[in-house]
Formats: sequence, C-alpha cells, structure tokens
Amino acid sequence: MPELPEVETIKNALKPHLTGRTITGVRVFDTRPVQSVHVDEFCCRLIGRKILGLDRRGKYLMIQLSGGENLVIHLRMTGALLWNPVEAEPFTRMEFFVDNGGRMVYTDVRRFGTMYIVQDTKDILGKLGTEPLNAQFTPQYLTQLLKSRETPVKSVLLNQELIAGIGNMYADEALFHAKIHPLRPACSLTQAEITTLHKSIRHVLNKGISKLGASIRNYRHPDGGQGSAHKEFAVAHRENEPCPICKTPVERIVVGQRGTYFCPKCQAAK
DNA sequence: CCCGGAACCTGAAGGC
DNA sequence: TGCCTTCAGGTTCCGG
Repeated sequence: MPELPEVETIKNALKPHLTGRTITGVRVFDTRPVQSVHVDEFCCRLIGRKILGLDRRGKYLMIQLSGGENLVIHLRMTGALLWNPVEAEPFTRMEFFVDNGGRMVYTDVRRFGTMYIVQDTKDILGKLGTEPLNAQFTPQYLTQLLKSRETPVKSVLLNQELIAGIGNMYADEALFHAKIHPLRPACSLTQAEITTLHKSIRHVLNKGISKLGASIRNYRHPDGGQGSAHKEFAVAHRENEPCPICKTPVERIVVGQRGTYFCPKCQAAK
C-alpha cells in the first residue's frame, strides 16, 4: 500500500531516469486508470512532451511536462511503477517509453489506481490537507484539527483533506509511538499528547522514507526491489506478536473500517 | 458540517 | 483436492 514514504521513494527513484527525457510512446492495456479524458486524448497530450520534473503531494505522484501539462498518478493499494523491468510483469496496465530507450511500466493487480493529465494540478490535489513533513504542519495546526472532532483520532490521521499522505500502516505506527489508543476521540487528547503525536507522525514517516518504504503487500521499489520499513514496524500488521516495549501481544481491531493494530498496554484507552 | 458505511476490484487465504 | 467466502484498504459517494 503506497503511502507518503512509498510514493516519496518512488518519486526519488524515478527522478534521475525520467527528468529531461521526452515521452515517445504510451501503451495502454487497460483504460480504467485513465480518468477525466478519453484514452486517445490522454496519450496525445503525453507523447512528445519533455519531462521537466517529478513531485509528490500526499500519496499522489506528479510528473511535470512541457506545455504546462502534468501527469498525476495515484497508485491506491496495489499500483506500482517499475523502471525497465527485466521480466514480463504480470498485471501490466500501461507502459511509457522515453527517448533514450527507457520504459516505465505501470502494474496494478486490483485496478484501483488512477491517472490524470491536467494543466492545473489543483484540479486533482486542491482538496488535500497539509503535508505532514512541511513547516506548516505544526503542533498548533494538529491541535486545531483534533479539538473539534469526536471521531477516533486514527480517522483524523487518515483523512486526506486534513493531513495528506498518512495511510493505514503509518497511522498505526504513529499512534503506537505516541502511546495513544486509536479509538480515542480526537478531541480528548491532551496538549502533551498532541505534541508527542506531532513528533511521532514525522518520526515514522521520515523513518519510512529512510528505509525506502514498507513492502507489506504489493509495494515495490521502481527497481523491482522491496523497501525495508515494515521490518521495523512495531505494531502494524503484527497481530499477536509481542509489543517491542512491553511484550504484550499486539491486538487487531477495526477502526473506520480499517484493520488497526495496537498494543493494549502501551496504548491503553483512557 | 460531521461521520459511518458501501462500492470499486481481484488475488490470497481460510473454512468446510 | 476444490469450491466458496472473506479479507485487504485509498478514495469517492451517499445517507443519516
């Protein structure tokens, strides 16, 4: 499941391959990912464009093109972007060719991923909340988000219109790190807890990036390898394994329809 | 406005 | 062994 650290890793890996190249061809095996415009227009607006740069916003990858165009990609749960894969990749939905013979392959088992071609990225990204690793994400900002809401604190962390980029795995890890029960009403957190949670969010995201992402299910690095962030997860996807702090077995509950892992002792409900 | 639940998809895993 | 059901979760949409 690509979340912020995984998309950041993909962006960083593709950047040297793609920047400065010109798109020479697009092959579409499945039109489902192509949003908003007909697939013919999608291809027309890509071919011949020069790639000026790559960026990330929340879980979206943005590829800036000449002519003011932007290719915006969301991988959802099982999407992957691979650079020059050696083998034929199963579930290949699209291929992008560039002028040095390189090829970016888009695979997606479940076909939830989406692609857009837009002049103004705000059309797609306009409703996203703040970037949790940017300076504007302060403890004060987090306090404002939490204080008026009764919903579980985990649901706030997952709301992309409030904070952009945190998904199920890193939400669980951040709450564990901050010793906060995922079902706590957002407005019940103390100022001290919010300050800690703010630090924890940044800590787990930065660690995820430094480990090149977490390969829990389908996520792969563009070179075909896997990230290693999941090896250091304390609770996410570790039901019944001992908590790294107190050895109590990690529990799994459902919060906002998502599987949620936590330590019942370290993150005791108040 | 706020919140919860269904839908979208399909391979993997578990039950019988 | 094999069929059937359930599960996984990012986002959007709908209803209360």
